[in-house]
Amino acid sequence: MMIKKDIPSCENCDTRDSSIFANIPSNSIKNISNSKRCVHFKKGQELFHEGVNVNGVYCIHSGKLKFARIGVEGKEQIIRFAKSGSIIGYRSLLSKETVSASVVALSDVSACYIPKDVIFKMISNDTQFTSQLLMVACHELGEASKIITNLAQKSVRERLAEVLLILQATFGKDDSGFIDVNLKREEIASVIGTATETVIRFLSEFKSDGYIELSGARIKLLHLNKLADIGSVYDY
Amino acid sequence: MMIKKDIPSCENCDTRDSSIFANIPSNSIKNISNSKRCVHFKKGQELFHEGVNVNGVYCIHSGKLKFARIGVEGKEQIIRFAKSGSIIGYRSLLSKETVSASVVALSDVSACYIPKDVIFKMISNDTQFTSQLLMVACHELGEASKIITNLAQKSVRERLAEVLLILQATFGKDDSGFIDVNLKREEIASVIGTATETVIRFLSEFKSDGYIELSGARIKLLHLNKLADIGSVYDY
DNA sequence: CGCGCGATTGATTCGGCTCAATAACTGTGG
DNA sequence: CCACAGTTATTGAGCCGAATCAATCGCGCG
Repeated sequence: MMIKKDIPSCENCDTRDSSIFANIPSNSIKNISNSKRCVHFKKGQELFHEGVNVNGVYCIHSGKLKFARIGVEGKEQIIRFAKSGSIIGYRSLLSKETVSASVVALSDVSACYIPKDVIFKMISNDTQFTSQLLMVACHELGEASKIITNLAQKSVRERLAEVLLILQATFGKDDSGFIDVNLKREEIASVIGTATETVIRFLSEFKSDGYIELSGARIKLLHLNKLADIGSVYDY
Repeated sequence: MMIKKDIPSCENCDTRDSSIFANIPSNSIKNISNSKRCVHFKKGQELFHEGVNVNGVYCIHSGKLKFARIGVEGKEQIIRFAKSGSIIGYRSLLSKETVSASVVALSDVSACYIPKDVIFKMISNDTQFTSQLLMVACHELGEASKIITNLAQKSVRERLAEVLLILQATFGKDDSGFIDVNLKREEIASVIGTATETVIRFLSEFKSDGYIELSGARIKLLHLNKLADIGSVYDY
């Protein structure tokens, strides 16, 4: 991990608006800005490893991340994703539990590390901040219960269609219109809890039906409505 | 819903120690106690219905509850359970979203309703309370990610063994040693995301292997270690 | 240009779902 | 206290979605 490098101070950070620090009084922001440490991760590196204790959180400035747990038989299960503006590690910090999922960079990542004292101090002093945190946590709880329902009830084909939409909604499209994140087929499989070959089979099906386009590992969505239909997605 | 009836004021409530209100200053507690309204629900009644907005939370004094979402094809998915000491409804109140899962009484339930103003006021004023809330929310997030991994990776047989252990850990045993909660086979199936008949088949298997005992709908666990083994449960 | 990982496709197997029929249980009213 | 009706639990048969195993292909990279 290299230290400091072209990440602005929090006051001027353009990811701030989309983060938990959006509506924080400026003196609190300055306080954070002074205590933070900027770090960079290469694709594939871990920000947190499942099972360890954390001593601070990361605020992601740029880059893409996955949260992954190792399940039975050592198989990876991707729980969710994160990108710029996300706060990483607050869950285990606040529940005083060990990290429930490893966090791995899917691309090069720039982030600011904020030590736990600073976070706890803010929780004690800044009601606005704490409410925001609570709101984020509660929102993610709602998302988790959706995921649970989907995993339990939808077929692999439905889940795949849905996850394609989620990935595009989360990471957007690159210049050529492909979903802007680098995931292997195996990783997509581990999001929806299925086998790699099964993902490939349904992707091929979607492709030959004209709903998506494939180019190597990259995926372009051509027919969002149809995919939403297949995935029984009503709310996107 | 009947009003008031033999629920003590919060200061003297014996479920308080196991609740989020455990370490709250006594003036805050009095404040809550004065604003709360005691209500009773019959088995089967709903405390919240999926999709509505909430205007307060329930603190459960006695009884057992399930959180259930309606998934594709109207199939019920049970997300989690709650019992005395649990706070219900805070998630959607705090994330300002609609209720993500209906909450249904599995037995007669006594609870105290606390209007949202009171909660929000406490969040503004009582750091201790807010931290507790955050901690609960973050803990539940961790639980949710475990559930996600299990659903995605474990077989039905493993999940069933595990859920039997979870049910007993959550609700305890009755006088005869049976798990102290009334769940239909169909409901057990909807916890682990499978078909009713499949639950029955594996229960029969566990029974003939001597790991559990069945009496009507009731289940008695005879061999916890063996079940933990089957369910790949390492941490209970 | 060749190496190696990752993507793809085919064949086979199997866990678990569905449908259907029967048995056991629960509560209710006579 | 018993009989009846409506649930809920159980068991069997057959089918289907998806996993596994085994090749092969193709692209990205040194």
